[in-house]
Amino acid sequence: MSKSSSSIPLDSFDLAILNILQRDNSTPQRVIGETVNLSAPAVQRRIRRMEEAGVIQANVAVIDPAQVGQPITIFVEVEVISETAELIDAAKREFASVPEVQQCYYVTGEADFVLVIVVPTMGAYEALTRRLFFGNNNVKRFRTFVAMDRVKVGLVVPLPG
Amino acid sequence: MSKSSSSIPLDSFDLAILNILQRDNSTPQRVIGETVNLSAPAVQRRIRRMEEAGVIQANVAVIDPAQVGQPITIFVEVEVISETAELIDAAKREFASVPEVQQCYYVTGEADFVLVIVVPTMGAYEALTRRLFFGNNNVKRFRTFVAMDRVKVGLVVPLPG
DNA sequence: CACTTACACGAAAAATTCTTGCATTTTGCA
DNA sequence: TGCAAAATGCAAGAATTTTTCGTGTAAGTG
Repeated sequence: MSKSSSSIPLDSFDLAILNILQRDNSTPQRVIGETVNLSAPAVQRRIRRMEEAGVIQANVAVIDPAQVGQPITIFVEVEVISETAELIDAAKREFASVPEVQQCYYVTGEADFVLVIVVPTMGAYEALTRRLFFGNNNVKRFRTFVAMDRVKVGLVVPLPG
Repeated sequence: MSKSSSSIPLDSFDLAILNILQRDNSTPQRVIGETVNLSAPAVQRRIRRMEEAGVIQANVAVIDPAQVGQPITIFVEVEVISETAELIDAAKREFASVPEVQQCYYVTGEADFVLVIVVPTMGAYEALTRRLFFGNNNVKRFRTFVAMDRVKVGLVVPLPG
């Protein structure tokens, strides 16, 4: 499917195409072509090239969590005790492997990890904290922020144009 | 295109379809059908129904920020001074309107907002803080976490099955 | 300057996928 | 049990995606 390979040069056509696709990738290539002034095959070739280069990492449907029984989104800042490479890597793997952990970032600052967690109930979150934080003796402490409003959600990257 | 309307009942077919689409929405309906044991038209009708109901909120391409010149991801916790409805709404609108603000959540806890910001340089972030936080006299303080590793990124919602 | 190579393009054809119409089956409920 | 509503599969039709092919342009070379 997708490749990770080397970075490729992108011109303004590519950026215009990306800007459309990152908002709606069901847009027909013909329509994209009309918008950016290229033929559909040209658009298609550029898309495939960007997919192979990993510029386009995935094509996904965005689901409303509330409508599938997962109405609670929570942010967690995690601070660890020891920051050895091994322990950090272990933590990364563990966090990444948990389905409820929708996003995980290793960060600088007053915390070491920031997690975005999606759960059906606060009870589920409490159980998760027991397993993930209290059950990990490299976790010094964690701070919880419960989302009351998902004001803006997405993965749109700001692009010139 | 998409509707927001009322929530609809989802059976295990729907969930199985969603589980495929939220990982790869370029999967042909025929393949989805073979996987979940339905005909392609049946799959198609279910998808359209879920799109109209807003269960599927969008279909998007995920772009690697680093390859389009936006290599820096930053988390910001924002604490406001006054939490009146008007000021909160104003803040929501302002944050949401900024392209560099990829995600914005209004939260409970030690902060009021959590932002995910994508920028090309630290200079750009600094300029943004000046505009968004120092330039807003309802912002009491903000805390910055710079991502060193995007361990897990996505919008995948944990689904039964 | 002539020549060649590499590369991207558009047009058209081919292949695949998506969409719709329709008869049938299943589901929910009285 | 029987009926009405809803969902299904099949097959045809429409649209999109993908490939093929010939052309044009730009870079590099003798």
